[in-house]
Amino acid sequence: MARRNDHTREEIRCMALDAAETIAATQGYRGISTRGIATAIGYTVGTLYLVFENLDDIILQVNGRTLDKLYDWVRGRCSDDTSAPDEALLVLAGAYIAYAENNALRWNMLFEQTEGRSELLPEWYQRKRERVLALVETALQPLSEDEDEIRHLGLVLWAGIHGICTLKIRRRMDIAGKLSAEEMCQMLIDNFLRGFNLNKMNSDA
Amino acid sequence: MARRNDHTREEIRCMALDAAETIAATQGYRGISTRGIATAIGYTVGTLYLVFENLDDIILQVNGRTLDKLYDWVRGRCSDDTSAPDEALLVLAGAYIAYAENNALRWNMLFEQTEGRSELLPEWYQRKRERVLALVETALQPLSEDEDEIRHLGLVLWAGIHGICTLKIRRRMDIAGKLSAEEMCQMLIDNFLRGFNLNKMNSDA
DNA sequence: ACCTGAACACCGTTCAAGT
DNA sequence: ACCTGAACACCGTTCAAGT
Repeated sequence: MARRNDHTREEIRCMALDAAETIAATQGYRGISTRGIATAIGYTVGTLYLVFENLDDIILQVNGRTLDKLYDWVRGRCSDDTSAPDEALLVLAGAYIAYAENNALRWNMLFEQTEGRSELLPEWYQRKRERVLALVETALQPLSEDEDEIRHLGLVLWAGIHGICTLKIRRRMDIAGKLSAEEMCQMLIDNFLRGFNLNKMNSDA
Repeated sequence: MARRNDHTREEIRCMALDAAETIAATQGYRGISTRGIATAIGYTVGTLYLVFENLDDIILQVNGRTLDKLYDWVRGRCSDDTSAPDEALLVLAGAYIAYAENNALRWNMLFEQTEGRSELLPEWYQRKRERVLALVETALQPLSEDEDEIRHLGLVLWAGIHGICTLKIRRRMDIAGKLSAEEMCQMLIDNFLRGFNLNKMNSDA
């Protein structure tokens, strides 16, 4: 051992992230450990600290990958820009929920990680999140010519969809809800946009 | 030591939960450990396992206390049943946000805990959560005579408020939002209820 | 009966030492 | 220069042994 030079730093990085991703997808957040990852890629823990800052860094990078996949998935499902805002939003919400349901452990990790840290998340990570939010704003575009208003609408609706998804997937509302997450999103979107349009018509008149 | 009999089982339970609560409030979820709690109350780790199932159990009980305090706090702030649904909801949302902001570490723990477990939460814990949800439903009561409809409205609005609170407090939307959590809640509630009422009027006519 | 203390099997992180 | 392996300071959980 020592000075093996079998892999470049970048290769080790990839191998480690792949291994971490696999562990995350099968055992969840709590299953991830530096020692486990090291064993999986055939290196020592020490090596991981040459490539990553620490375990939190590794998890953040895995989460970055998850955000990319989530973005691609949702985007692929709502590519036709022609539909009305409410329909577009519903498709978007459905895609988000479907991803979260089908990749529950990885999706959960997005939130288990971030909460612990008091520092702000790095820029590259925030950008990945904003890309997803931007999809919502795009869907809302026809509703207003005021960019700020679109942003605000997007934020609130996104938070709402995310809240519904959270409460459903993390089983926080088992008893209460016979409604599916999709039905809840439909209620949210329909009523919210109806209320918004009514208000707009009134103030235009 | 051994056979000290200084405290009853119930006393030990209380001391341990108090200690855990203090640690949670100052260091957050990650700061809690059986060894730390044991030291704080002057017993050995072994003793904790005579009173609690495991660390998860301890944390769940602390979270139960948090839910009680949250309920009392929100309830105390919206006791007048006379106000209109939108106003009542806004007060409620404001109280919820205020609690979460002022007790961020303890509030966060409510969600950091629950995610890990695959099993359902125990009944006593679910009841504590439902009490909070019931406050929302009470505020919505004037809107409809259909109990199921009230439940559904409550679920969606609660999920929305919770989503906004989550995204704000956990700093997931630092850049995007100049809007405060309260303003976002107001947008949500106003538009949603306006949309709901419009729809109701139309179908009544 | 009540509680301890040591043991077991794990952690994350660091860093002198080997090649 | 690259990587190791041992060390340090922690974990959660169990359970024979002490009083």
